[in-house]
Amino acid sequence: MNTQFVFHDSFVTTHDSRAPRQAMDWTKGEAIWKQIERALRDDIARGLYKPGEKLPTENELAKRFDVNRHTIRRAISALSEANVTFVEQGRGIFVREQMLDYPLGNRPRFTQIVSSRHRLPDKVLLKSETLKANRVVAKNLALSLGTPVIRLECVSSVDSTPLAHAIHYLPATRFHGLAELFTEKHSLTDCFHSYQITDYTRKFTRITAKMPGAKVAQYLKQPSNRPLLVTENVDIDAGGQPIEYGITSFCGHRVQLLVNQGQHTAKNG
Amino acid sequence: MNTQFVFHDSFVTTHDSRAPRQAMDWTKGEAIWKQIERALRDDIARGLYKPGEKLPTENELAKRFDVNRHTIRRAISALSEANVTFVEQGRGIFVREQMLDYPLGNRPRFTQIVSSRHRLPDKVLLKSETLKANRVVAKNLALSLGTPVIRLECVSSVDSTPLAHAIHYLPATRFHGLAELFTEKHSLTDCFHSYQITDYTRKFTRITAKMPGAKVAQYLKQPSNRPLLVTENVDIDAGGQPIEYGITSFCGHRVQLLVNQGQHTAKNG
DNA sequence: TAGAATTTGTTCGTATGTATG
DNA sequence: CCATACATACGAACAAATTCT
Repeated sequence: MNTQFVFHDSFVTTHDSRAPRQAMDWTKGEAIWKQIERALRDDIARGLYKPGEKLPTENELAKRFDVNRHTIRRAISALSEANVTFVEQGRGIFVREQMLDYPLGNRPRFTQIVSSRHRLPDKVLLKSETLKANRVVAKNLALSLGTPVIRLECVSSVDSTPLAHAIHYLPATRFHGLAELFTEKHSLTDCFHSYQITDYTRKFTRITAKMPGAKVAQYLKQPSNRPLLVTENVDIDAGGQPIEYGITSFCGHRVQLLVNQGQHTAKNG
Repeated sequence: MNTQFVFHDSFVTTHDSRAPRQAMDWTKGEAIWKQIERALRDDIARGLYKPGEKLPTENELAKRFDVNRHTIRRAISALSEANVTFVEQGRGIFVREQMLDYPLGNRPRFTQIVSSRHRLPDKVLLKSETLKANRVVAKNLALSLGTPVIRLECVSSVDSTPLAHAIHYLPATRFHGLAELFTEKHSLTDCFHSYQITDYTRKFTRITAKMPGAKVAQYLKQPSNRPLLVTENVDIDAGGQPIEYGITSFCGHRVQLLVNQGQHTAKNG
């Protein structure tokens, strides 16, 4: 292949002109890749490249700084190490988005948590059905095998971009007509109020990492090579009765689950 | 680089003779794929295929059960759904390894937690160095910028297979000679005893999912397309002074972090 | 759905500067 | 002054993943 180096400083069209080619005068004594790392870090901090956005390609950066591609790669490697960027083969280099802190306290409430961070929550129902509890569901909800349970499949969003895919199991007899109610309320906590449950707490949370299946990746509108943070939980009412067993798959890149052992008070207003 | 399991039972070369071709007599009324699912589940439960091992290829299984490959795929799909197996395109079908439950209480102690589960912990030091605290490290350890800190890079193993890669930062002045001590003790908790720290607690834990870099994947001896469960934590001594800031990357397939809100007592002996 | 183009990942080889002994 | 080791930097070619047509 014949890569032609043609520079048209004046009537360039397809070129990212935000940071034009510039002959940097390298400071002696410090490695060039380190100076590039700092330059890019500053660009990102100044907002020249915004969270979630793609950086120029390695080749473009190599041209801009007038160095070899390896030198750029060394700088990007350092930035990715420091969690400022992340790289996806065949796609590009991306600025890491600010993560949503999601505290896993005694009373995790999606809608409330997100709102308290001045961001816009939403939770839509994809599918609802009533079926018989299998071994796992029955055990977690303390029901006998085969008891009818409601299964809700939802996608939770923050600021109109999907954040998590959730499956909720609830005892069907206790929560008759829940699905209809949920399509109205968009929040489990709100639904519970209609069933005289004013408070409920988390019994346990189990956390793992997994790769998404094709469907979930689509729901979350993310490439299928980005990991999920999967939590499994049981919530109980004031009397200790299990009311919900849930499996939630968060976009690994967009949340940070917080387990605050030190501070016993929740600071969500 | 490619660890292969080679069986020399007799003079079989390419064939897995553990479960030879057998004409199953299918029970009527139950889908064949369900019967195959149960058969495979039993094989796994009996230990014919061990955790982490590769199952025969879909074609081989199709021969063994004398059905079409699609039927096998339906069965495997169910098994993977139930978290008994998992599939990696181009590599094969694997038996999911038993997950280690790792409770994130107020006093998480790797060595202790693993031992209490009757499994063999180990933690080896890859590298140690003393350097000046950057912004993040300084903030987490409540030091001023540039204060010397010790950086330990370790790999934690359970039953001789790597489970996690950890980076620990500690104030250098307080823990003089820590690296040498650690190579001896293989446990931070044990080291702390030598510095008159008899108890310390977790201030917070932050949890995310990430893909591993090439190096970490190698340390953990896992393909680089399996996700990591990354925790960031600060531990404090009895007086509330930060003594350690750590970043731990667990193999996502091998651990399950437990956040037990319900039970306030730790049950580690 | 097949192939071309784009973009990152890997591995050669070469050369230079710096610190060590 | 020389030998060695190490980090840095450049160049070329190819592999692998993704996107576009």
